[in-house]
Amino acid sequence: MLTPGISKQTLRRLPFYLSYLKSLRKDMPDFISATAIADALKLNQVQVRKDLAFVSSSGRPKVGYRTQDLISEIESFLGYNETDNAIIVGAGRLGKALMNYEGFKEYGLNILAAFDTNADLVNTEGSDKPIMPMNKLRDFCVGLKIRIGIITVPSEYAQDVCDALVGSGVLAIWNFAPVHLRVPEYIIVQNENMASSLAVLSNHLNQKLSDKNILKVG
Amino acid sequence: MLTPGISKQTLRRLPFYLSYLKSLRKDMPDFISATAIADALKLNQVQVRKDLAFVSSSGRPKVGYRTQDLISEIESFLGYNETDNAIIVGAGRLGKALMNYEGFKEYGLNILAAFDTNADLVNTEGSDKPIMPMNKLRDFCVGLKIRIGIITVPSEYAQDVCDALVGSGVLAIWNFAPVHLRVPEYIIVQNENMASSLAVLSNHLNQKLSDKNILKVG
DNA sequence: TAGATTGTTAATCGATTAACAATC
DNA sequence: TAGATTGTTAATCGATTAACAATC
Repeated sequence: MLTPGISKQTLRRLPFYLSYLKSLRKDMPDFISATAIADALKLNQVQVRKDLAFVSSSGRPKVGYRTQDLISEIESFLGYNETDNAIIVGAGRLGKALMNYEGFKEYGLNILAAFDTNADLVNTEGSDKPIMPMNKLRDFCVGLKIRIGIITVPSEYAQDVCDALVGSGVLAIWNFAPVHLRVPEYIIVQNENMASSLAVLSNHLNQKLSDKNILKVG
Repeated sequence: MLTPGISKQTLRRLPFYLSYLKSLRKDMPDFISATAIADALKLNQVQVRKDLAFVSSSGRPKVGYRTQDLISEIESFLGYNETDNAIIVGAGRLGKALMNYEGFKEYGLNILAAFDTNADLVNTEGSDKPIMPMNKLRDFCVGLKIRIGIITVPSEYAQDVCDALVGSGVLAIWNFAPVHLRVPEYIIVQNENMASSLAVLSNHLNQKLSDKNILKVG
């Protein structure tokens, strides 16, 4: 399913490297080593080197990578140059926030419109992207060959929306509802699970706080 | 750092089980087995059984878990009963969306206020949570013993905001900016990295599409 | 040349899965 | 009892890290 040999983990780290490199801006050195990136991002050197080997073969011993080239190579590997059109289903707060988020353009994602059962919703966020009723979803997706659908509806509607997207020719679904979606095997689902992140965060925090209390008591 | 033996992966799956169990609503059976959960969520049986063993010891052979008990046990393990207060820095669209998202209450997260350099921002989203200027951050956090800070500012300001939060006594940071934050070792950082998710999604998609083209050409 | 850095091969670690015994 | 399900012990798998040879 993936480029042979490229792990999901590597794929998740690449945007991090890119973001770091870009953040250097005017301090950007002509050349940068995997070692330097690893130090800055507190990662293992070998890991960074292996990750970079997937996107570039221009690394030179003693020298490293030409910074600008590496940026271009990561961007092109991640497909940030070719734009993918997408639509959002669910024009609530999260949906609107994502729809109007300018940053996605940088990642090659272009959100064309939102859909909602409540057709009266208007995009008030100072953007001209339309919010359309659900019954226009299919024609819109088919007509514009939309491949990516983003789900930001409440959990209880997520499966129905998912089915509708699949029926409209969407191949990849970015799911913000905290539920497991049942899809045909050829459909790609990426879950953006805030509840999970929050679970990790607060467990770590409570662990830390209770450790402290044990120390105080003991 | 974690409860001895509990993996980050397990922690991330627990909210999924919970969400599935709750989604059963009136169809909810009195008893449910790890097997049934695994089937529904397309996970491995042993994995689910091991995960559940962390939060419950009320599973009975041939019978499974009393569904309501299991729900309570997961909720209490994840700390959904005790509320953690939090603040958001960055009252842009994403910040406002998160601030006004009602769903976090269920997860034991209570966002009290947002902070922004632009003190003129008003919370227009039909909620009475205040948006306050950055110079009030420290007193607010110290006074209310805030432990969790959420960062939704543009990348270039994220490190400064992070430093300010750490200086205000915050112990855990939920970071929505796609950058690596440098923090003292005692601070917990959870990155919510949409760029990474998107990278995985579009790589899978492009892989799939190019596989198809190769088939067509060949 | 010497040394920093690359890329690769081997070892380690952790998480998942398989096999199985215990039990209601 | 028989069989479904639990929980545990062992095997497998994949990702990370360590060791090292190649090179500019």
